[in-house]
Order: sequence, then structure tokens, then C-alpha cells
Amino acid sequence: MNIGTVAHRSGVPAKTIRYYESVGLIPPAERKSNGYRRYGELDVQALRFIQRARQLGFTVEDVAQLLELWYNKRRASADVKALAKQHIARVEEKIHELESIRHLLLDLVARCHGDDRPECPILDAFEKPFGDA
Amino acid sequence: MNIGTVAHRSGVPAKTIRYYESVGLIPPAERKSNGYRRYGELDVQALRFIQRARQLGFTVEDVAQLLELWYNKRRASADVKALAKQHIARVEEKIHELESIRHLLLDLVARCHGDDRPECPILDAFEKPFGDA
DNA sequence: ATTGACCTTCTAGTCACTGGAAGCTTTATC
DNA sequence: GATAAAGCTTCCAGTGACTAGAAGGTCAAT
Repeated sequence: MNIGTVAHRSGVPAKTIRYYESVGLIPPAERKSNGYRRYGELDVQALRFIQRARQLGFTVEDVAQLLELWYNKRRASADVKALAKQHIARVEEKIHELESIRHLLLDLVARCHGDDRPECPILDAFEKPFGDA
Repeated sequence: MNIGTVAHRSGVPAKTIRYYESVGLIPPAERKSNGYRRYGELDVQALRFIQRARQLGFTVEDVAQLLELWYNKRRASADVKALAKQHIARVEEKIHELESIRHLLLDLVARCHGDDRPECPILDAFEKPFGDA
């Protein structure tokens, strides 16, 4: 299978596959006599796996660890769970951060009359530190 | 005022101030005879303003627009409000995205026994497309 | 034989900084 | 007055995770 086919079948662009190889996330593909990379079914699977993990916001480094566990048939599920829990914590932190930004902005927007006059509590608020966000 | 002082007073690192100048977010500072940048009170205010807006997740490009409105005493508050509302929408979209990731991961983690056995619904789930996230 | 699609590598750009090197000036200390 | 430390200048490079484009080799079909 050439890179284009595996790209199509995994949903990961060819450019990105080469990039993943260059940063060591996937091992260097074998080459055919013409220099083209050769891929098999397992590569399609691995790339799909990588894509799902990335969609969930795991960093490429996290994915490298997850991928190692995925390949390793003697892994302990506890290790996977720990990684996932760590990531949930990061996601939740980010959500809280965005929630407080959202509340602050909603409040500001509600207090801005939003017509052609220049007075604006939003701009005013940006001049001093926020209590919460 | 030298760049170090304005950095200290605004909370924006000197490096970042030079960067903002280089990308045109703030106008080039005047220079003293020794080549040092000279700043005044308004610059401190502007940098604080920029910092607040960045903390709320506005892009540097957004901040450039907000800053223009902030400088312009004849602005219409409606313009500011529109920018803020647009940003709220982006923030909310991101929150929803993270929420769905969170739910998916929480479900997966709950179903993973997390001991020294290799079976793991988390890894299994990463092999096929997610319905929601 | 030639077009067009596909593959290769390498470089550079994205966003918003951040770190470091090399070389000034100014300030403080001995 | 010498010297050291701090602060300023510029420019170059790196971050994360790609993505775009250029220049060139290969392959399948017409």
C-alpha cells in the first residue's frame, strides 16, 4: 500500500504521516525499490488509533505512550487508565478556565448597551485586572 | 521609562513587548539618544489592556481591533460588543467540544478495570471512530 | 510519447511567544 | 578609575503539530 492509500483509508493526510514518521511517532516505513513507502493493514490501524487519540486532545507525546501500550499485548490496563485520567484532569482544567472567561464576557456583554455611543464597560474592564478569569 | 520598567508595571515581559512592536500590535516606541525605547503611562495602560484581552483568549489580531476601538474615543460600543459576542461563541464552541471529550473519556475510564490485565476498553475504543467527540 | 497523478525531499510558514547569543550602556561597588 | 552586574539592543532559533509549496523522480493510462 502506498502512502496515499493508507492516508485515504486511515483519514490521516499523507503529509501528516510523513511528519509522524519524522518525529518518531511511527517507525520509519519500509521502502519499495522505487523509494516509495510501503504500508500494511497494521499501519492503517495504528494511524486510525493515533487520529482518535489526537481528536481527544492527547498530545503527540501522550499518543506515543498510548501507542506503545496499544502495541504491547502484555500491558497493564492500569497504565492506560492513568494516562486517560491525567488527560481528563487537563481537559477539566481547561473547561473551568473557559467557563470563567465565558461568565466574565457574558456579564460584560450584558452591561454594554451596544449602540453608537462610545461608553463601553467591556473596554473599561480590560483596563484593570480581572478578579476571577 | 525603559522597557524593563514598563514590563514590570504592565506585567508584560520585555521580550513580549518587543514582539508586539515587531508584529505591529503596538506602534514603534520612540528611542532615546542611546537607542533605548522610551515609554509613557499610556503605553503601560495599553499593555495592560492587551494582557487582559489575551488572558480572555482573544487572538492578537482580535486585540489589534479592540485596541483600535479602545484608542478611538468616537467608537461605537456596538462594535466592541459584536467582537465580544463573537468571541463568546468561539469559547462556547470550545467548551462543548471539551465537554464531549470529557464525557467520552469518563465513560471509557469507568469501563476500564485498571489493573495488571491487558484488556482495556479505552484502547479498544481508540480503534474505531467515535460517535460523538 | 506525453499527460497527469502520485511519490520523494527540503524549506518555510502558521500562532504567540520564549530563550539564548553577542554586543552595547548604565549603574553600583570597591 | 576599574570592574562587575544589570539592563538594553539586535538577530537567530525553537516550541507543537502540522501544512503549503517547490523541485524533481515514478507510474498508469491514453
